[in-house]
Amino acid sequence: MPEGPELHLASLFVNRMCEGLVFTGAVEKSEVNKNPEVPFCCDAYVIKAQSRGKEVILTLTPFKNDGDSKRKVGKHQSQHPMDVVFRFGMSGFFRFTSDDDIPKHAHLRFYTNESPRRVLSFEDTRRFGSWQANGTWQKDRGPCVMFEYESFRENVLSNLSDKAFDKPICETLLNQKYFNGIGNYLRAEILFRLQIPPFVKARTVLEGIELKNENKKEIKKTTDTAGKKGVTVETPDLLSLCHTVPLEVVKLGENGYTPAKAEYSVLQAWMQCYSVDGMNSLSDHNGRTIWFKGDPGPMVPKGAKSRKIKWKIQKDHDYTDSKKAKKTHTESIAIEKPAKKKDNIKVKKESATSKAQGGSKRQKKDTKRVKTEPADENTKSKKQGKRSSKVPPRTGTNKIKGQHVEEVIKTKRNSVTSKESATKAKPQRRSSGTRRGRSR
DNA sequence: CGTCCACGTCTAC
DNA sequence: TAGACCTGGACGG
Repeated sequence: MPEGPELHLASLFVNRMCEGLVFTGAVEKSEVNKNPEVPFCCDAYVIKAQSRGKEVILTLTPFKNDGDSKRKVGKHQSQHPMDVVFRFGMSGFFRFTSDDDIPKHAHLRFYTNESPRRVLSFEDTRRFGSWQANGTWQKDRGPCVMFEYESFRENVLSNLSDKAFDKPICETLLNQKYFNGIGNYLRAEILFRLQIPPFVKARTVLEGIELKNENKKEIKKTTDTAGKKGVTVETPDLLSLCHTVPLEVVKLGENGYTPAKAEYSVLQAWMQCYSVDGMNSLSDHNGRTIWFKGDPGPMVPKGAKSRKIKWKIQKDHDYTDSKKAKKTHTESIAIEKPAKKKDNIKVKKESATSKAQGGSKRQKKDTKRVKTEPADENTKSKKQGKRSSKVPPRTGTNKIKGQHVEEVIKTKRNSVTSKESATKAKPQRRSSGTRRGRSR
């Protein structure tokens, strides 16, 4: 889940879980992970987190016992605070567990000084994540779209001559030099809100914004604590949505959505476009799937189209009937030269007429298979067998659909159980989103 | 069992 | 602009 909102939620999680706790000893790294060791060791230290775009910094600060300076300065005791910067890759997140419950892919671990000690772990299944001790916010990453909005906006609008804006808007949105925090699902959701074709040149889209906003005020934060209908906001532009849309996800988190707890279903229920049945999708020039509705725009990668809308129905909690025969749906969408100007473009989904011409171009995959496998050693003797991918039948509450979601979210705003439950979220795909435009 | 796909960078022809 | 880097879930045969 790691896009800007998840990174921020991760920092909130760390601060909440570690508040008042004292950590001790060395920071442990798993053997398999190739990231550098974190040379920090201290009898007593505290942990604080902060985020910026798609990075999180953990600050480890030696804790001095007030009153008498009882703390003996050990051999290699760290005396000064250390910042460790994290990037989450495709699967990183923080988790706080008991010592006996350290997850399989916990690659960096911080231990509390409690009796049965507990552990803050950086978990990262795919190991694309990275960290750097004594690190700083990565140079070349722009201001955070969520919490440095003014400078983010300035950074984009004052650099439109950069060739980064020669690309299709959907690709430029992933450029962290200008859109620090935006990732694959956010770009789809943002463009969808304004119905901007993903393959329109970025500069074209942004130049318009610059003009329109010359004298306008920014969008007011919707600070709706009671869901008022106030919302008297002028039409948001693309840059303001790069700010507000991620903040909507942060809000989901404040109301219960916890990336680390696999409550991905809440996020999925929020998504209006990304991976949603009925939407179109194509591979961009970098091989990343862009989801959108309607016209793809003129700069579509030639040759390869790509489509494939598949949706899985939740397996568990079924209605026993086996009529859910329709499992996967794959439809081809022929991109018929959108260069036709506006001609017709009926939106409402292409009719998948003839198949795409030739184009058997093998799409770039995630890589080849290299037969090697160090396999994460289970640091520490792990007893627990697998949790079985079985998902407890659930008491039907997990419907999550339409406004029911609103209730679920509101309802579970209370505690956040420190124990990490082992139940995995069931994969699920909305069968039909029939509820659009329920804006707040 | 094999193929495809995944919320992201990195760096090397 | 291709790979590389990884694990694992869904799906197809």
